[in-house]
Amino acid sequence: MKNSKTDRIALNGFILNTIRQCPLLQSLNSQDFDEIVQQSHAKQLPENSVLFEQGSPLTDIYLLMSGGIKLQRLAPNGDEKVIEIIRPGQTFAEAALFSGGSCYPVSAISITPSMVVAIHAETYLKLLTGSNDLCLTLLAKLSQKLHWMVNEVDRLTLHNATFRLVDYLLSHIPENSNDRTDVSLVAPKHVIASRLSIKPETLSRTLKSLAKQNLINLDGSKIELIDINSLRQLVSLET
Amino acid sequence: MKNSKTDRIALNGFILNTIRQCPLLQSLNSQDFDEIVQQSHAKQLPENSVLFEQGSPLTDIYLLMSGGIKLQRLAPNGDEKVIEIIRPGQTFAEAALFSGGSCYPVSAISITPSMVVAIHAETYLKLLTGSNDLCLTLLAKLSQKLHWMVNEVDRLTLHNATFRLVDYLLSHIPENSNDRTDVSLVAPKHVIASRLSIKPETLSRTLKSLAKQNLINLDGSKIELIDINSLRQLVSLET
DNA sequence: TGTCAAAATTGATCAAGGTCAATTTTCGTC
DNA sequence: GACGAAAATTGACCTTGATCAATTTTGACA
Repeated sequence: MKNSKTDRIALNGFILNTIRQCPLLQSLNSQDFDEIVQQSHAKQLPENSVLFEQGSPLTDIYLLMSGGIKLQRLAPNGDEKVIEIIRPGQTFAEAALFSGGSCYPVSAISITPSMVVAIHAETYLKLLTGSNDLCLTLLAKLSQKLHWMVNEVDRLTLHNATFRLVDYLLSHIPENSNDRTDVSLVAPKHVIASRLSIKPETLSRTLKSLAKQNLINLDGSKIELIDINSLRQLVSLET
Repeated sequence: MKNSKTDRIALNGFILNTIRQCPLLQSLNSQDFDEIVQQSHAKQLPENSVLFEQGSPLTDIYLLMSGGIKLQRLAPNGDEKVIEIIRPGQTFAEAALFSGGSCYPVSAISITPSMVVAIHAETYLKLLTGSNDLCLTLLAKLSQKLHWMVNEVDRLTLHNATFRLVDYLLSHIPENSNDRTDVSLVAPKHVIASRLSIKPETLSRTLKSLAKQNLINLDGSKIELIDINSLRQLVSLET
């Protein structure tokens, strides 16, 4: 694990531009935005490095600029479960700003070389207490996330492994697209498996079975969705 | 299903007192509180009546005064899954205030005769946009709820049925209590089963097995936790 | 108190997906 | 391009909890 201090880098113009657009910050006036920027920095992460650990004190909230991050939880017995795979443009850890004595409820680990922007939590909190707009934005964000989690519980309890996999694959293509498309997996298959709460072996078998039905084509970490309509049907009339 | 309009009742002093203490409202100044009260009403629900349905437009958020409410989701195929069982004093639906085009993401159905206070959502939203304190309170609430959901996903994916049941039972007694205690189930067993994402048959068998190990005693909807330390151990070194 | 429907229990069986072990494939590094 | 470690695949087998069907129990209400 590399020492994170060595990776702290200043914010350049491109980064500034990007975070200015970030939903969590765009309602800030320029003075407040400047204050946030003062207290923020970018961070380069090599593959497989720990950004923060479950249970450690929350100091920053993050915006992923490039790469990929998995958020995972540790069971008492050592098992790990990937809760979410963060893609560029997403913010994370903002939901933990309040509760839980301000500790991160998950661990964040890069799955590819990544760059994140760390936003100083305390500063952000201070601005929150002063800006109603900012509060409302964050409220909407959390509300949306909560809704997503309710759906996730649905998927876990009401649907089987095949459903979850197909649903996951379909979430990578536009709602209305009907043509065969390549989906390239953003993480190693065993991470995807954990995200979907199935074992790598089962993921492998399930993919193979879909391929045998001519619904998809397998080519390493690239998966071609052949018969999107049938896939959609599969998840819509799911057992 | 009874016509809900006939059950709309005015807020009396006792109710006013209670909702004044409610976390979601206590940071309001008295003028704003009065405005909310103007737009709120209590509602009596017989057992097994629908308060609101998944997908219907969100008009009110609720505080349960007495009784019990289950929040459940409907799968496309008709299966139902109880997400949460609401107890008196809890508010619900507030997390849906923002996202999802303002539709309820779950259905709410009484499991015993219940009384709820309906708080007019639009009014509350309006006050939210005017009060930073109120926003921060709600933020904390949502953040806490989100944290709870993450734990729920943990339980569903990292732990088996016995764990979830024991964990549920233990959540009904004080953290530090060690003496045998009666836990009385707040809902019919099949509702508890759905809440725990197991089948009624499995719940029955699992309870019996715990009883056979002399960890609990069964007596209808009353369950006596005999050996609390062993139960705690069971969930702490869980598979 | 008797009746009836819903809830709970019990037994028998089954299937999805997990586990374990053995290969094979992939990929980063020299 | 060769090497080695990690990832992925495959096969054999097993466990958990679901399903189906048959009773038994409970509880509301006449």
